[in-house]
Amino acid sequence: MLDIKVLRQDMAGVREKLSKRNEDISALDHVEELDTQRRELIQQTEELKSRRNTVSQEISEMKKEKKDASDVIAEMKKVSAEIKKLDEELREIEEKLDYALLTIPNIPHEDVPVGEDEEDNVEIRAWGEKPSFSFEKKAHWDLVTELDIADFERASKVTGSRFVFYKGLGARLERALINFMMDTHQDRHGYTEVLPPYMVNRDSMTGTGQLPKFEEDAFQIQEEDYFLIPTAEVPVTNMHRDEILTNEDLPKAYTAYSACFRSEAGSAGRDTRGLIRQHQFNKVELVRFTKPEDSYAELETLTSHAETILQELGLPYRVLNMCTGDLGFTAAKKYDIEVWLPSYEDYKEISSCSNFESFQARRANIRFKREAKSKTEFVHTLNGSGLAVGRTVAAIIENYQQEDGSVAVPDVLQPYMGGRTHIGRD
RNA sequence: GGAGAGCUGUCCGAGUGGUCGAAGGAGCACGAUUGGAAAUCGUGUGUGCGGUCAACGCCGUACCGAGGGUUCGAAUCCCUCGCUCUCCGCCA
Repeated sequence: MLDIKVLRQDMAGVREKLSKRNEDISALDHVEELDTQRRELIQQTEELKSRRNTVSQEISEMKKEKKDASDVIAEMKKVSAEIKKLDEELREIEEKLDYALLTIPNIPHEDVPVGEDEEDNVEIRAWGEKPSFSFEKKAHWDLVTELDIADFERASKVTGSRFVFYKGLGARLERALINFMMDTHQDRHGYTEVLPPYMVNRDSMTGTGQLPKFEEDAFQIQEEDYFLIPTAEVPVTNMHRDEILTNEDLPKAYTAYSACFRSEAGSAGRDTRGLIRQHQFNKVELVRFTKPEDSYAELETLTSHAETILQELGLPYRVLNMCTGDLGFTAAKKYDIEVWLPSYEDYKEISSCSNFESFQARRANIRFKREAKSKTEFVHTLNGSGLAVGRTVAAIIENYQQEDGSVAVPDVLQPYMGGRTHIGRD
C-alpha cells in the first residue's frame, strides 16, 4: 500500500512511475476525489462530535442542578442522528478509498530497469559451469519415474493433476534439501527458524499483498475464511502485524520451511510435466524486517544467502534484476535467481528475492520506533526463497544425472542422505 | 462439540451510564540527591485520523478484543463474532 500523503503531494510523479509497470493502475483515478471527500466528511462529523461532547457535559451539569434539559436533549438527538448519517457516508468513502489503495502496486525503485516483460530483465551475474553430457540427457520427469523415486500418476489418482508422491530416496532427497537449507540459514546466516501455520486468515493475505487482487490464485477454506499459504512469506511476515518494534529488534531475520499451495490459475498448459509447477510444493523462505535505510543492502545480503545454497549444491545459476514490467505487484525491487535446467536448455526461476520497502509494512501495520519517544515509522520487509525445494530436486536430478541412469548426490547432501553418493546405484 | 470465566495503556490491575485516555502500582525516560550506585523524591511516559504550524508544538476527534445496537451521553447496558483460560466430550 502506498502512502496517501505521497499520492496527495505528487500524484503525477507517482502515476508516471507506476505506468512503467505491467499492472492495472486505474484505481489511481479515484484516489484524489475520495481523499478529498473523506477529509471534508471528517471535518464535518468531528465538528458535530465536538459539539455533542460539550453539550452532553452541560446536560450532566443541568441534571445535577435539577434543571430541565429536555430541549437540549431533543436538539442533541438530531445532532446524533446527523453524526450517524455522516459517519455512514464516511465509512463508505473510506471503504472505497482503502480498496483503491490496496489495489495500487508498489512504486519501482530507481535501480529497476524499465522494460515491458521478462525479455527486458537484466542479467546481473551468472555462476557455475553448465554440464555437458557425453550421453543422451534425460528430463527429470523421466529420470525420477525410471528411478521410482516419484509417482505422478498415483498422485493424480489420489488428488488430481499437479500433485506428486515422492518415494524412497526421492522423498529422502527432498527432506535432505530442506534440512540442508534450514541448517545453513540458521547456523551460518543467522536466521531464526520458524515453522509456521499453513493456513492464514484474510487479514494476513491482505497484509502481504496476495489479497484483494489475487484471490483466485489461492486455495481457500471457505467455512473459516482461511487460505492455504502460497508461501511462508505470508505467515512469517504477518507474525509482526500490528506491532511496534523497537530499534533493538531490527533487523529481524527468519527462515521458515513450509509446504506452499497455489492454484496456478492462469498457468494452464505451462510446465505441465515434472516437478516444476505443482499445486503443492515445499519451499524454504527467508524473511527480513529492517530499518528503511538498510533495506537495499539487506536485499543484497539476502540474495547472497539464497545463492550460497546453489553454490554449495554446485548448481549453475544466474541472477536477474527484474524489469518494471515483470516486477510483480508488491516488490519495489526484485532479483530472480534462475537455475540451469538441462531439459529446458534454459534457466528456470528457483528463487525470488524482493525488497518491498514499506509496501507490506503499511498494509500489515508493522512499525518501529528508533527511541522510546520517537515517532513510529514503518519497517521495510524483504523476503526470498532459499530455495524452492521441488525445483532444486529437479535441478539436481538433471544436472547430476549419470550415463547409467543414476544420479550423483552433491557432496554437501551426502550426510543428509545417510552417506549415499548416488541415487539408483546399490 | 457442550458448560462456565475472562479479554482495559509496555506490564499488573481498578473502574457497572456523565467530571474516564482512563485510579493505583510496576517498568521505562529525564531531573534532584550521591564520590559512585542502590534507595528516595519530582516530572514525564500510547496509537490512528483531521486541522493548524517553518518547526517544537497546539487544537479537535477516535480507540478499554472486533463489529453492531440502546442512550442527549457507553470501558460501563444489549446483540453477534473472535481469542484466552477451566471443566466435560472427541482426538494425533
